[in-house]
Amino acid sequence: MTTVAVIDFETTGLSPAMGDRATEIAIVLLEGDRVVDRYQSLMNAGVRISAFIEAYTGISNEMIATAPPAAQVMDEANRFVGGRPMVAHNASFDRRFWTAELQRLGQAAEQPFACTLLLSRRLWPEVRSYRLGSLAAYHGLPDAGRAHRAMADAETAAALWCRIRTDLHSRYGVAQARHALLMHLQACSRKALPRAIERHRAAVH
DNA sequence: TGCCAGGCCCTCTTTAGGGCCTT
Repeated sequence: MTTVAVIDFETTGLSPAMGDRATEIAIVLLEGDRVVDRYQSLMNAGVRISAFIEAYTGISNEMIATAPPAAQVMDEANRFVGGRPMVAHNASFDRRFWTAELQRLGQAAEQPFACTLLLSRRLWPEVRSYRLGSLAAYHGLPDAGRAHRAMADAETAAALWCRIRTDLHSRYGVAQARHALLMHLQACSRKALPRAIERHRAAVH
């Protein structure tokens, strides 16, 4: 059974290209629908956290001051994930920070990413908002704790990923659902528009 | 102190613009 690594970053802003850095990382390893391991850490990248971000995430400069260095945390996180496929909500965001933080260590980010936001848009077009919290409420997912902290959001994204797999399995069968998700992973890793589900629908109908 | 981006996707589209989503 394929194990995936569901990741969530808290950061100082939206763009590593503009100097933003990660402040917290959480990774949940999923084997099927079962959580088999977790990794979580604050990290000190030597940058200040704005008042807006502190209010948004609850992560303060005092918390970061005593956190381990970002390089150490990212090295541990990369070892923890290994070569497993990764999953995130709005994966383009987390993939940018994953790549940028690892590049600072001279490490390549070679894992493919799947995106629960893009898959949710495909699967449930009737949903009004595709924010992680809105999708969690829509599906009645368990409360994972304070939103916008890395582990809570990673746990929620993991539950959403399980819901996506279950929905795909019930609609298309296990084998074809697995094929659709594989195509989605390949498309995301190429930065291309993932239309796995439409392609799958077109192939079925 | 205040500001910043990138990708998907819809539509009043494709020679473009704007909303959504992530922090």
